Amino acid sequence: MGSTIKDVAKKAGVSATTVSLVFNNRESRVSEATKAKVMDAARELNYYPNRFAASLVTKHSHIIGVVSGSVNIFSAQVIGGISKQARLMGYQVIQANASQDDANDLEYLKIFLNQGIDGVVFPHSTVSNRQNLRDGFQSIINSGIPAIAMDVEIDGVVSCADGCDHVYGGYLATRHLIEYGHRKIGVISGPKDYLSSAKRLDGYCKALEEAGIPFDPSLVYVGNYKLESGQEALPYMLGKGVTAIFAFNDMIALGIYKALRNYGMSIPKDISVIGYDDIFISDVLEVPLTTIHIPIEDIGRHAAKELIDLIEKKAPVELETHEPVLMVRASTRRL
Amino acid sequence: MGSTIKDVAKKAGVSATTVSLVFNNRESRVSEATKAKVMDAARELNYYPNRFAASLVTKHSHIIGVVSGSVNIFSAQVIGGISKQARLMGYQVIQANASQDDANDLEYLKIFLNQGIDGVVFPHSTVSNRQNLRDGFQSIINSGIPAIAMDVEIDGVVSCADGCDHVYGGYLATRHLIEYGHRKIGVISGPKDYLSSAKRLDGYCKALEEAGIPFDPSLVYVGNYKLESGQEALPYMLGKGVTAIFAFNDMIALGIYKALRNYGMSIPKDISVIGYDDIFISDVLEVPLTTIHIPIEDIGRHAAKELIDLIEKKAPVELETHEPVLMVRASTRRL
DNA sequence: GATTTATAGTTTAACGTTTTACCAAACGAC
DNA sequence: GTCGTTTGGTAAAACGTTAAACTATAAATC
Repeated sequence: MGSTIKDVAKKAGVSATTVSLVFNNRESRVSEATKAKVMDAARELNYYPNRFAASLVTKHSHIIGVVSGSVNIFSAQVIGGISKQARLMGYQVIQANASQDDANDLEYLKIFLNQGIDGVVFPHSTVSNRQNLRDGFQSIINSGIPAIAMDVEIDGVVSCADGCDHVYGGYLATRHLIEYGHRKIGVISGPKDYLSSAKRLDGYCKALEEAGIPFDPSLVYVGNYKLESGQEALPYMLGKGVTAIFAFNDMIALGIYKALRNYGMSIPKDISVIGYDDIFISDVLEVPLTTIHIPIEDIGRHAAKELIDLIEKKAPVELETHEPVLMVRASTRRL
Repeated sequence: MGSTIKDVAKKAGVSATTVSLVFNNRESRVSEATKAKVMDAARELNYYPNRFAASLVTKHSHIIGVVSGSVNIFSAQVIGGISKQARLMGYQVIQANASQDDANDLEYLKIFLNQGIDGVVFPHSTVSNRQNLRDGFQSIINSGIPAIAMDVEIDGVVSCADGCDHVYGGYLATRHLIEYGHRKIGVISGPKDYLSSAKRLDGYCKALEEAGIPFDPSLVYVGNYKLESGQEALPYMLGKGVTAIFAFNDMIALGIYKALRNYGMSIPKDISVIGYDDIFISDVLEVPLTTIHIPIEDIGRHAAKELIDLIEKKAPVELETHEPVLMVRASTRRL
């Protein structure tokens, strides 16, 4: 049904190449006059370039892949940001939901790639969780296709998109608790190899040091950024006698909320809780969650930009990193 | 880097056509022996068919588009289901995030389509919300590309994927409240033109009738399935003196939770609330939300299947519809 | 005014598939 | 032993772009 480049060429009285030139903004090669003629003809014929034909020769699809592990509120927002930025730069996003269940992900990934994806981004949590995905990631890098992993550094090969100052975020949260008089502050972190976790922990230590409180490693419980982490860690924390808990993300904090009900304890009377991320849920709770707000969508945009720059071999412009901000709500109290 | 069909053909000692035949499962045309030879050669050369070349001639991309309006927990899950089913059937999903802000969506959609998408699904809430998206939807249908709208019926042209018996769901919720002794039951619905809303309301009426309670239209507040609906509707409901509220989705219920705090009232002591959908949040709340559980992901799968059947002109097999189930938690109480 | 150099185009050959039509051999049927 | 028919396979022409190399003017340089 669609008209072809030749139709436009004929109508405009020029060659197909010229039309192509116009549509690819190689305007230096074509005069304003002919450009106008071409555009008019194209509009009249309702012409849009056929991506398949173009891709066939350029070997660029202008499609990037996002390999998502499990979908949650946070990652959904990140992916939203990726999409937006990609679209802005003329790319589409294909999302490969790595299935939770089976082991044929690797094969799937291969096919996925051989469909002509220009690059891949592995959002938070995709890579670290599962060995076969990690393998898949390695094989992608080996195959030479541009790839970005978020929040995890792999072999130093891949730049790690982030764009948010999590050291500062961790510092903010901890300082807040200290200001409220807490000195025994538990931490429930994400996996150790997550940069976000490592950074937040740095910030935590920094705030402690500033206040002259010695760092006690036994107060750090390594979780996995999921609700269950909070539930599991709570008994341990209570055993340690902490008066406040810094959950490294809001999901963990929710887990604490949930688990705490079983102990007949309440927030913030019996224990203060601060989260991280500020997923929308935070202020819907009966006891609105004090947390660190970060621009989740921007983190996705950041990653997309970095990847596309990589694809197009542009010098990756140093992007500004965003400042986290403390949202004091009701889940923390003065001692 | 990639090897071509000709490489494989040469290695296997057959023609390119034969290789193509093998890879497209037109096995009737090729003997088992040659098929094996071809597969071996392909494996050795690590051959994958070039999708662009194929699409160029077949005019099928095996990509479907999902035009998402705003992303929320519910729609994220639906889209997850769409992706899974699509993948199962050999399709990839491209997600077009219609921007919340500007009016150039239509133009974007056009480009999006002219990239060779095989079909489009408009998930819940995409179409109804915004006029220009609705226009875009119309223009897509006019252009003859297979399209499915979820939850909204447009001109009867598009089949409306759903796969869930919402009349029954509405009935279940209402009956539960009636059994608990409530007779003055408020409803906060979604937009009027959503089938899901209409059906749930049918179920509501049915349960009322069964119990001999007259239907009072003034007890129905038309919302928009968002948190704000719940907040806005609460004063109205309180004014009406209802003892229970049936929120047509969990987000609305959350809005009630939030708003109720300002009145110093508590759930379920002062008012019973039942939701719908059972998004994961329901049991994280301090007062776990009684709600109607539905298989959200399956709804997405359902839609994808319907669309792909449409694309491939298969007779759309009548899919089983799923039964909603009542989850009694803590937000409703006996009067 | 001859020579270089921009400027604005064009011609032609890929790119890697699928599809249409055609063919040869083998096989029965009569 | 000639005539359909099935079986397994091939050659060649699309599909709609872009890229490389080339050309014909016009302008600039000396």
